[in-house]
Amino acid sequence: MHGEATAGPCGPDPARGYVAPVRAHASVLHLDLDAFFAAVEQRDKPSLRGRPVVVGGTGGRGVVATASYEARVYGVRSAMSTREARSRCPHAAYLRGRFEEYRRTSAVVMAILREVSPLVEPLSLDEAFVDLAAATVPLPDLGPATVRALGEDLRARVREATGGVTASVGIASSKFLAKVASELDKPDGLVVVDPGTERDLLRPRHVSVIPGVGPATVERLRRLGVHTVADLEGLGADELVRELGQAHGAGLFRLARADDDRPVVAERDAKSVSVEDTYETDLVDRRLMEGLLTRQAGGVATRLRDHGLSGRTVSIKVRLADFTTLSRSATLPSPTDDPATLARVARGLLADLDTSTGVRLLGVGVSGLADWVQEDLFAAAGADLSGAPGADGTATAAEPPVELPPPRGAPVGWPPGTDVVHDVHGRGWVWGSGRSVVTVRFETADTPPGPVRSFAVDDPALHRVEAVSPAPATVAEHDPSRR
DNA sequence: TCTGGGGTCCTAGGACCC
DNA sequence: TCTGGGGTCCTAGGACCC
Repeated sequence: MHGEATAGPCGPDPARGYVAPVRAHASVLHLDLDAFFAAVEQRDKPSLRGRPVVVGGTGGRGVVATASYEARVYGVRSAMSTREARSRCPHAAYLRGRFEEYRRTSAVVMAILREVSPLVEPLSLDEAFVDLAAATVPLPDLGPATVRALGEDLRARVREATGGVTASVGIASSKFLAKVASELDKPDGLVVVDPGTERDLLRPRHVSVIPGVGPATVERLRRLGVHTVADLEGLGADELVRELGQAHGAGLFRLARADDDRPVVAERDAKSVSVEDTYETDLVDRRLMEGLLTRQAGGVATRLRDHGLSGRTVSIKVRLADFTTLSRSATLPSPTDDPATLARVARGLLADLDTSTGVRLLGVGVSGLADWVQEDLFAAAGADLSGAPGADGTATAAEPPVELPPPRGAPVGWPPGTDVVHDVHGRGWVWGSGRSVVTVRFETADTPPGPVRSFAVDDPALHRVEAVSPAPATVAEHDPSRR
């Protein structure tokens, strides 16, 4: 078993992954956009600039996806519950997020990176590795001064092209060190790790700098008296494997020594597609759950089809009221992208589970993906999935007439033609569109619909009101800082 | 009303095959 | 005469990442 990432079954292949020995030069660049979602919001809505902004779930069970640096001052962090964030920073703007816009801005950044090198490995919308050893225009050398200049140039181009979103960059002789380096001078910083100094950089730091070392591993290592990377170096490979398992243990042994030759790999294929939702109140009605799974299956099918994919293994995820999480899956004889088939299997899998204590989350996923779609005989036949576990016959061809709640984020229930807004504490709508006054009605999670209020456009209270529909242009119109 | 949503990778056990 | 292995596929759960 080779536990390290590989270039794929075909071995070294410049198009998919450049396999280098442990590098003598700092030729791996890691770029991380600073507080990305919040930064995009501040870019597009000048009234938010310099103010705390929190992007994430705004409902009672929401969590923070990104907090602007102004919000971090108050202790707001990613993954914190929004409830907690509100108590720490009540005056922040709480926004649900505009992922279409984040994707668009991310694509601009990734395109810039690909001008530098074809070997760009995005990790998420806001992060990527770039292999400078495979640069399109070969660098005169890969010395620290040269790569630093390239990194600074890249940061400037990203800021320019995104309308002011800043990036932090780390450059080092491996992915691991490049990523560590990009964290060192955040935000808006650049750190080059001189080859030969990697281990000195790591030794004094907490083990949690190592990717893959989360709360559970930190706790296990703590019991072994290991806190820093230097401590970790004291453990033998066999001891680590015994404590943490083969892959994780062997991987940590190497990373503790800055031994990381994982290649930068462009274009990794997706392995699964899923949709899941947490509900504001726990579900107890099985028919409602089936209806929600059916709708989620439709969402999965749409995304499969959008990408020309199909999959064989259908999974559901059920989180009970006490947060225990169950999963069930069934593998079909052939891949499908058919929403009715996915829904039928998903509902059948739910039938096996006891949900009497209430369900806070439901999800549907598909894995075992193929980039082709087989003519779906099962879907054509309508019902028979003989042999497929989890497919049960109780779901009739006619969908149960269950009334579903509106999809997450849908501006349902607002008078037609109004501009729906989100405010920090809930929802409201704006119907005045004049430049000097807007009229806002608030409906919050905690209170019934509030009174109608009119605001002068430059009223500071308006920074709480963020249009999510219909279009960003409308936002500018309501933006109090633009008159 | 503590604890999202999208993923990835790993482990362990059982079935099944040679 | 029990007591093999190796390999693959599948399932459920868990850790982790952004």
